Amino acid sequence: MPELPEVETVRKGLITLIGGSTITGVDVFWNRMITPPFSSEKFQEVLVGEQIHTIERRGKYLIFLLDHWAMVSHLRMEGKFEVTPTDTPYKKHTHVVFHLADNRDLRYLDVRKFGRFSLIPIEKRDEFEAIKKLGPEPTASFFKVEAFQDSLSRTGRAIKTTILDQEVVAGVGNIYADESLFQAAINPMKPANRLNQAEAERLHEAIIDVIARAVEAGGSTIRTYKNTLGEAGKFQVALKVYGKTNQACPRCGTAIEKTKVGQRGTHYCPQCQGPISDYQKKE
DNA sequence: ATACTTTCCTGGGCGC
DNA sequence: TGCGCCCAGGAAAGTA
Repeated sequence: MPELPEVETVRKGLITLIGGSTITGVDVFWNRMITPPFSSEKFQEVLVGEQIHTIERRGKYLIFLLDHWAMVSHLRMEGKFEVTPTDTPYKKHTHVVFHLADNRDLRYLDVRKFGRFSLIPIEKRDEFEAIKKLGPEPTASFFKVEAFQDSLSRTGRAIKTTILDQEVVAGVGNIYADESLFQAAINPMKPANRLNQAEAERLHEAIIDVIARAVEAGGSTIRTYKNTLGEAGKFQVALKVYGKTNQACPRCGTAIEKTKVGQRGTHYCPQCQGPISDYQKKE
């Protein structure tokens, strides 16, 4: 699932491949992928002739800056982009195609069809609601420990659920939430408002560190698809708990356990992070 | 207001 | 082999 590091890797790849390109036509094969207020017909119509000047990222959102529009793309679970010559046959699950002026296509593929595209006039790009609500980017310059501690103090939700909340900090998904909590040695089920100051500081530090290292490595590639942008990441080899169920904890050797926290598969070390039984509600 | 539940989707894994 | 069933999960919408 693409989280911030994977989306950032896709962004860099796209800039290199299609920065400066002009869209000559758009095909949408799954209408729900285009969010209101724009219909897929309108979406296809207004993008013709638009040049892709640059591509930015905020949290897990990609923002294509065109002449008159900001096109916002969220890959959700399985979204991918590829750039291919126009005469290449469509792969399965190709749902949106941007034809470019140089006989190439920018194609969007998504097995589960969860990804979304939105348009907003370029002069209103800062008013895009979902992005406006996002918390700080998880880097030292934006993500401040005081504000983080304040967010934690306001909720009794599980700490993992809280750091997955994009309004608390932007860009953390299931993989990096588990990795950050392991690095900070904090139980994923611990209520956010019960973290002490040292724990909050460790977690803040861990999120910044894990995300930065993953960005550096080009993200994590869980499944490999050739010729698809952002799929050559190397961080999966650095993962310590995610997907490591029943394997030895790299710190203490205890078997990594998998449970559910807020409907999400959650991996943790019951020794380093403590048993979840301390926090489980009675059934 | 907050917090929990449901919805969207399909491929893959499982049991029989 | 093949069928039916269930599950994964980010974010938005719905409900208590």
